[in-house]
Amino acid sequence: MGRGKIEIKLIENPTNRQVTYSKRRNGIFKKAHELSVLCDAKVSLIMFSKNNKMHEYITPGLSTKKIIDQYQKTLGDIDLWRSHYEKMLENLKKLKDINNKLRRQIRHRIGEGGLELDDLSFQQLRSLEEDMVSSIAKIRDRKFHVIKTRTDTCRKKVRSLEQMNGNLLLELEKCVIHPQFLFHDEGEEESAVALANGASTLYAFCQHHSHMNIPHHHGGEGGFKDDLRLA
Amino acid sequence: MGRGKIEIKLIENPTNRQVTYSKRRNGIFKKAHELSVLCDAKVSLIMFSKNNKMHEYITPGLSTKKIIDQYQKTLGDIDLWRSHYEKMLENLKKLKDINNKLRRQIRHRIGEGGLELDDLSFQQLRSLEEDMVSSIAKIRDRKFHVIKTRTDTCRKKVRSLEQMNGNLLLELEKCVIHPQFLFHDEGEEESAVALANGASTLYAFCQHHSHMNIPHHHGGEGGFKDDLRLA
DNA sequence: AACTATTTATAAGA
DNA sequence: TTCTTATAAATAGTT
Repeated sequence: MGRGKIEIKLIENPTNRQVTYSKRRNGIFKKAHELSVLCDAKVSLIMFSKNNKMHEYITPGLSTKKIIDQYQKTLGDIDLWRSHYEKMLENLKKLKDINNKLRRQIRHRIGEGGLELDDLSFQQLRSLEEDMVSSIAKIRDRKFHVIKTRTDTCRKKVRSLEQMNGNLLLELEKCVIHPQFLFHDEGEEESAVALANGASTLYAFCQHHSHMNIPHHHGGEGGFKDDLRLA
Repeated sequence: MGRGKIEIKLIENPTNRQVTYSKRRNGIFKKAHELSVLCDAKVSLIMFSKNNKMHEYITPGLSTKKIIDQYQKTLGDIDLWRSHYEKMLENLKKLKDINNKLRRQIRHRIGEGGLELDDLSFQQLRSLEEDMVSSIAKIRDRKFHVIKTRTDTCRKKVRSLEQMNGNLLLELEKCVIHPQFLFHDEGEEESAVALANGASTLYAFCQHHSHMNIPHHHGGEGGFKDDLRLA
């Protein structure tokens, strides 16, 4: 902005340079001040000319020392935050590594694709096989234990139901052979109601267990497998 | 500089203020950079917006720390220079005070104007008078000493001149009565030249002393008095 | 330091 | 935030 356009590069002529320095210095100081006022900003502007003459602008009501203090505090805070951030990045990397190792192990055990097993030596494969065999043994043990427990529980239920059934049949026979005893007195009436309630309670019990205690295998395990592959 | 002219005062609308802050901040940074390049200046520009967001510009190749160090060194130097300057000012003040006291003393002793003596009590005036009387006595002693010395010197000179005169007269008589002795030999010739030289030397000696040893009282002392009053 | 033809910055609007 | 554009402001070259 002037009579001619100038390139932004060192002005070789020292006189010209000094004149331009003075003019532009004033320009910048003016703009710094305007910014201070217009936007209520804190501005510190320090400059040294080529011959080390110092000039400074500072927002009125402040001292350069205050600005410098705030500057250093801000930098300190940034450093603290950065070091915290960097620690988190490190942790993240470690966790990812562990994750990858775990995923590979799982793929090996699944025996998924030839590609996954190609990394392993014969020895590794043998030891993997052994591991898996002993794992399978453990799993079978557990399976038999679960089945046994469930079977026992079931047997107990059957036995108790058979007994209840027997009782009900006995009561029923009494009613058919001696109908005159029906609604004999208040005591008998209450007894009948009690039996009816017992039956419905038993039914509800069975419904409840069929819903909650029999595992559903297709949904949950499939989802888990997918998660591992995508993580 | 824009679609309209704006007053340089706080922009109340926060959005507007923020926009202006951004735009002008960039403007100043650009100008700071241009100054760095055009004039090979070292520039540090730190600013905090109203909500304490920090932004800084620093001449490429420098660090803000370096600029701050140079700034503080420069300030330190200024402080050193200032303390030196302030010591000089103090000295100057002391000397002026002493000067004033001396000038007053001198005025009292001169007895200049009724105004100057009005500050003094009767006792002070009596003691001043005594001082001056004893000073006058000393001055008189000195004066008599000087006069005596000068008189003695003068007498010696007169005696020596009278003797010389006598000698010259004797020589002259010899010439007039026995002209045949004139230029008798080389020895006599040299002697005459020696006598002539002696006379001119004496003349020069008297001239010299009349210029240097007789004080001129109107110029020098008057000048001194004036200086004291004006200082 | 003052002047002024130009360039540059930017306020307002989108 | 970014772009546009009319206008204000800065300044390069000159006196």
